[in-house]
Amino acid sequence: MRNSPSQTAETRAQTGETRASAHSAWGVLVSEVMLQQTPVARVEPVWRAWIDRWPTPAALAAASPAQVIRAWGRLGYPRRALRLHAAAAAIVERHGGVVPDDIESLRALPGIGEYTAGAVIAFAFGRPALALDTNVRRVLARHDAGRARPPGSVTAGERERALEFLPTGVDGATWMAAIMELGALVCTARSPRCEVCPIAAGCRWRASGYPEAEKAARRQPRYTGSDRQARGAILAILRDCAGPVTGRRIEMSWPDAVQRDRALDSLVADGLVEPLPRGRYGLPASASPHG
DNA sequence: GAGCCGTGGCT
DNA sequence: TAGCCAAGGCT
Repeated sequence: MRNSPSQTAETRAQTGETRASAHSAWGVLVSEVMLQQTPVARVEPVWRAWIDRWPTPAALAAASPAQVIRAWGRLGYPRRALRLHAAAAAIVERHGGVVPDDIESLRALPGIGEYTAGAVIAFAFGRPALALDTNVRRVLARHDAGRARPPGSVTAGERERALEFLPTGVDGATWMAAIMELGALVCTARSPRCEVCPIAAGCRWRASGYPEAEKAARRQPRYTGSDRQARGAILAILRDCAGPVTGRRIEMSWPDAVQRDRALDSLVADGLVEPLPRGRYGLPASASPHG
């Protein structure tokens, strides 16, 4: 589960951080990308170090992929780090180094989808925008549609209904943050705390006796023994070594040769690993054409 | 639209 | 302990 960005933003503001922190669009953008699949507790220290080191898009754009991948650490899904790096370069090239404040330009950046673009508009620029993360969608599904869970992917109907609730004025961003927080802390997936929910009285799911979801949620594939774990093991070696490593060192990182080669090839294809002369491998010293 | 993409905490 | 869970973007 993730906490709401607004909560962490307020916390950071209270600790006295200023430029390039949560209040800057860059700080919000970085935090939202990091929070896409990673709990706030793990993001926080990495985000702080990241913003200290690269306080502007231009600063990040000037870094090497190797630096970026190492700074990402163990947040997971390291392709996000490369996308953030590429987004920084695009912000420099297309927008003079200034984070754009319109949905279309944001969505055109690598790694910025519908949710993150809306979150940046709302939480960085304070304008009403839909940021339909899973928590918000769950609150609306329950309260408005009377269902236990939202559909598998965001539907036009969800957007329309959410827009009907979204305040059009300066309260829009606050409302978005409030619903997000409600979903993260109260209207949770497994154990909703309806007794403390401020909108329980109008909740259709509650009124109809908490009907179960029609379809079972898709089960998550095993991680142990997966290609993802193999990729993680290989990348961990490269992250933790100061420079290139031998092919032998890669071989020791994962026992199954077929799976190891497949994982290594995919890491190279993703631009996360660079094959070097004499059978060695390293983190990329310069951006790959793959992004 | 289904499947892929890490990691770590919780049970 | 092994399995479950979180969950946005991209292909």
